[in-house]
Amino acid sequence: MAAATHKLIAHAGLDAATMAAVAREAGFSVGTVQHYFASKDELLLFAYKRMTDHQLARVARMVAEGESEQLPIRAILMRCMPELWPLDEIRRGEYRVAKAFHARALDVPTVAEVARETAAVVRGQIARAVENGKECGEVQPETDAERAALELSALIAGLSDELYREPADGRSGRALVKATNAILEERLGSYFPGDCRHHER
Amino acid sequence: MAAATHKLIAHAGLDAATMAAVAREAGFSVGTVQHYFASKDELLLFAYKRMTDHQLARVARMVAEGESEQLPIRAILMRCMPELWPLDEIRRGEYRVAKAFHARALDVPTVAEVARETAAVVRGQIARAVENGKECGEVQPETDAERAALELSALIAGLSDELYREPADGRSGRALVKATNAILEERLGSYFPGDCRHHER
DNA sequence: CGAATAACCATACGAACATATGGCTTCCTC
DNA sequence: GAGGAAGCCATATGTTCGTATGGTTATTCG
Repeated sequence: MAAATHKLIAHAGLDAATMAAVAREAGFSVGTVQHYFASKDELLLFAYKRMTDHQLARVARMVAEGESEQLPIRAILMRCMPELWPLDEIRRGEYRVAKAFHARALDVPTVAEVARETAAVVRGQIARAVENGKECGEVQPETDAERAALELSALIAGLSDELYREPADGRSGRALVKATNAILEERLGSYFPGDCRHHER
Repeated sequence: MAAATHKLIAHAGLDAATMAAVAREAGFSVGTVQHYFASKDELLLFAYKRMTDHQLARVARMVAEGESEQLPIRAILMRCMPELWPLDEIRRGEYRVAKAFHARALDVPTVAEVARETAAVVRGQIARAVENGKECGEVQPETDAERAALELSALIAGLSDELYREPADGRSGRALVKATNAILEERLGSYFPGDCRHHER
């Protein structure tokens, strides 16, 4: 049911995710959906939280992969951060769902809490990466990790909007992807100017 | 009527802006609102465009003021860019309206067009500022103005979200405002490292 | 003047939706 | 094997909303 809800919102917006539509999409009756979710709010919140959990899990998996490959932290971040960008149809769908709920979060505190926490996790992970970078010499010791994380997470979110407007399969879309990658590379370079001590030879 | 629509959306979200509520808030009957707007979509689009026009006009006025004061371009940008941040109740209301319409833009092309154009104007103005900065020596000639504008506009938008979550009157809110200003200052400093030639003595 | 145009209103209509109700099956458990 | 919980469904109910309709008053202009 949560998957059906996600699909409907991604395809036609929050208003399209009526109880009847969700039931039909999931192959159940309206009554059955009601059996599992006491209210529509509950259903929507569950579907939203499910999506953010999936996203964070994907990022965590990519971090783990990068660590097992002994990549420098900067390279790991360079891989992970575009994971939240709307570069293919799946992630464009997630972008649409996320934006729909961000609007809903303005009026529904429970949704705002999920959005707030998701953002906090992302920012926290970046901040931790910067701190780790100090220990291994990639980051200068006087860098403010919280501030760096704030700028980097804001940058990702802001660039997402631009990327969504210009689908990545067009000519100008590909140029935009190159530009956003270059920006991210440059900014990571300014926060991670050094080489990892553990990779020295 | 547009003002009433704005007030309702800012205060309680898009769903609260029903024809009846708008009419009541504006002091008219439903029929009169219908007399001026052929459909609800038209009313909403008009109210949205009105808001973005106001915002862009405010920024343009601040740019003109800065120019008449002969400020360096970097200082003008440092003044203008936080104009779009939700730092007081008026701009928090505009933020809420903008976010509501951003979600709507995902499904309504006419709204998407307004959002797209507004973003393009902001990015274009920043790009022009960077180009001007090259001419007067504030910006290094090899800087890519479009890319700089892309990063700066994304940064503003992304930081808006963080600022909204933490109202500026709290203790942590004030700390966040300081942090965002510092980030903006630093980033403008990296794109505008030089002094304006016209201010040399 | 007089007619057309614009401003304005009250109310009716019909569609869409969330939720409530009551009932039917299936499967476990004591 | 009786009882009850869980899974599932069709339909009723009441609300909300956008829009349509028909009308009244004021203003403009030939």
